[in-house]
Parts: sequence; structure tokens; C-alpha cells
Amino acid sequence: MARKPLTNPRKHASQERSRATVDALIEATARILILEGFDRASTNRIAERAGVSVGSLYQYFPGKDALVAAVIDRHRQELGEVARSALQKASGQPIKQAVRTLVAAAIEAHRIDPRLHRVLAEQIPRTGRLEKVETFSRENYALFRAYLERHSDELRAVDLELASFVCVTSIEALTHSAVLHNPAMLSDDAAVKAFIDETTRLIVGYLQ
Amino acid sequence: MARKPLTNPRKHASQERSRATVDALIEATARILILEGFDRASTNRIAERAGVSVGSLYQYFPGKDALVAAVIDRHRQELGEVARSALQKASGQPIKQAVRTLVAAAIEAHRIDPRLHRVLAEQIPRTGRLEKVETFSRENYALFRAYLERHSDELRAVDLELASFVCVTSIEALTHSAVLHNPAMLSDDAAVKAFIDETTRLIVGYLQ
DNA sequence: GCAGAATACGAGCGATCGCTCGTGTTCACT
DNA sequence: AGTGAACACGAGCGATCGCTCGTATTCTGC
Repeated sequence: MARKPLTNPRKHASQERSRATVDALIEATARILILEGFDRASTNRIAERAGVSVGSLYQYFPGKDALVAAVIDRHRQELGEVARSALQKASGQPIKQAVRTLVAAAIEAHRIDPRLHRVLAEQIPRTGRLEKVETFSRENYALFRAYLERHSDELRAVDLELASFVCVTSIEALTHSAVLHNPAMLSDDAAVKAFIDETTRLIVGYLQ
Repeated sequence: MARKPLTNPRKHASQERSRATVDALIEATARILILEGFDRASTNRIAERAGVSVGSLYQYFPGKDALVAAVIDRHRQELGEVARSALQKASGQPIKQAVRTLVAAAIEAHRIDPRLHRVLAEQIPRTGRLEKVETFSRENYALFRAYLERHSDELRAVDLELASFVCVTSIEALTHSAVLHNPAMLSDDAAVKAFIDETTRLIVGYLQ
């Protein structure tokens, strides 16, 4: 069997210093994405900012896309934790309360690292190996659908498939747009409450 | 006064053949964006596909961004016509009917050139001179708000600002996502009707 | 028919990109 | 102290990019 060229990325960083190198590279990638944008995020620049040589970069990542993908994954995991814990909390609540919980969590999630979130949403070409950004909303979608199934006695007769799509898409779009494009809309606690009230009304009114 | 270098783009194409050149360039840009994506849309490739030399390209466009901006503008104008005519048609209708009209128009608009729309939405880095894509939704937003003002007696007491945001953002996100990411959701007339029904219910339920 | 303006051409410059590879350095283990 | 594996280095290759500029062609007005 032909052995793969040794210059390609080594699977695992076993020693501690290499672990640090990998972390530094991911962190540097995130910083550059935020500060300079996707176009200016070259491998040379990333390596330089990480205090590492390009050669080392290519020991652990097969290319630029892999770096960006790692940043996306890290960010997604953080969002995922917020989403999952919110859905767990909501699972025991009646619909109205549950929707409030989810909307509040959606805002919270979008506030984890808004600048990075914005770059990932607006500058990463969703093509080739980098299109898995949407996988995330599929997950939320399935989880929300499961909630609706368990609480179907509280709602009007709905097509679960369609209803989940409508709710998740709307909540995601509203919070995303509010946090990233209309920050004034969430400028203080009162405004945030008003936003949550309205979004909750939208969703609950639709489901019941 | 320092005169600008003559090599820079000339303002107007006065002769007919240059008019054709400009059109060919815009059309070629759109085609390449669709077929090859934003990254592969180089000025050389665009010129080649347009059957024109790079030199000519730079006579009429200061750079790649201007080409893409022209494509965006052309597309936006087409969408704008659909949106404006729908809002005009809706202006005399009661809310429920009006929302149906608008949702149907939103789907229609997203179907004008879905592949181009997708590229513009997903691959164009919304940075630098190319971030005006969102200007469009601002326009819709204002027009919809005007409708709500004229029909405020038909709805519950609402914050017009907030309500317009919620409605326009939701409709746009739902139709966009349905047309581009869930084509199965609009596969036949019955499915389209179901989608319009649900979206209308969402919005009308919220406004009343 | 002619002059000059408008239009079109395309080789190629300088910059940057992703990435390789030969070499030097540090670690783990004896 | 010695050895091989793991890790780090960075000059530089080949490709591509956006764009320029000297030249050739076509149109317009007289």
C-alpha cells in the first residue's frame, strides 16, 4: 500500500507544545477573520500572527479551508451548548414559556462572539468544503421538532415539518438580524424585553 | 487641477457597440458568478467570456467590484419591480389578503434567477464596496411600514417600527430559505399553497 | 477622404496566494 | 550522552490575481 506523504498534516499533536501550536493557529485564524476579513486571511498571515511558521501550519492543517473549518466548528460548539441547554430547559415548560426561553437563548447565542459570527455569516463563501454552516440549523430544527411532538396537545393541528421550519427559520432570522444589523433594537433591557415579547407573540400566535 | 488619467473608466459609452460591450460584460459576470462562483470570477475570465479584452473591461469598470456591483444592481432592480408592484396591489387590500399577496410576491421574486440570487446571498463578501445588498431590504421595510400605517385600524396596537422589522425579516427569511435551501417545500402547487397559508397565518396572527 | 475621438486589444508587470521541502531544533527514552 | 522521532522553521516555487499601457482598429463629423 502506498504510504501517504509525510509532509501532509499529522493526525495528532502528541506533545504539549504542538497542542499549543494548534490552538494558537485556530485562535489566530479567528482573530484575523475578525480583524481583516476572509479575503485577507492568508496562511502566511495566520502563521505569522500565531507566532508560528507556515511549515508548522501545514503539519497540522491540510490548508486554509481546514483552518477556517476548525474556527467554524469551535464557534458552532459554543452555540450548540447554548441551544441544547435552552431546549432542555424548555422541554418541561408550556409553549409560551418555552418559546420565551428559546428566543432568549437565541439572543444569548448570537452574543457569544458577534464579530466572528458576522464574518462567518457574511464572508465565508458557502461553497466547496465550507458549506456545513447550515448543518447547524438542521440540528436545531430537529430538536425543536421533537419539542413540538411532545407538546402537540398544546397546539392546533399542524404539519410538524412545516411548523418547525417556520418557527426555527423565523427565530433565527430575527435574532440574527437584530443582533448583527440592528443593535439599537437591543440597546437596553427594556428593548430586549420588547423584542422577546414580540418574537414570542409571533411564534406562539402561530402555533396555537 | 490635476486631470485624471485617461485610462480610468470612461463615464459613458456613447456609441452603440460600446453599449453592447458593457452589456456583454455584465451578462458574462452574472454567468461566471453562477457557473464558477465569486472566487473564480476573475476579470480576465469575465472579459474572455464576454468576448472582450481586459483592456476594454477596464475602460468601463474601475475593477472587479464594480462589475459585481452592476450585476447586483441589475438583479435588485428586477426584485424591486416585483416588490413594488406587489405592495401597490396590496395597498388596497385588507390585511389578510395583503399579506398573501406579499408572500406570493416574495416567492415569485426569489424565483427570478435563483442561482444568481444564491450566489449573491452566499458568496459575495459583504464588506468594502459590496455591502449594499442589504439596502434593498431597507426599502421593503419602509414600504411595508407605510402599508401598516395606512391600515393601522385593522390591527392591534403595535410598535410600527418593531412590527415592520418582524414581518419583513420573517417573510424574507422564510421565502429565501424555502426557495434556496428547501426546494422540496415548494415542489408543486399544493405545497406552495401550504407554504403561503402558513406564512400568512404567522404574520396575520401576529399583527391582529 | 481624412483627422481625431472613441473603442478594442492583449502581453505582461508586480503583488499575492497556497503550499513544499530541505534543514535546524527540541523532546522522550534509554 | 546519544539517538531517533516529533516539531518548527522559512526561503521560495508555480500559479493566479487585478490591472496598465502601448498599440491597433473603428466610428463620427466635416
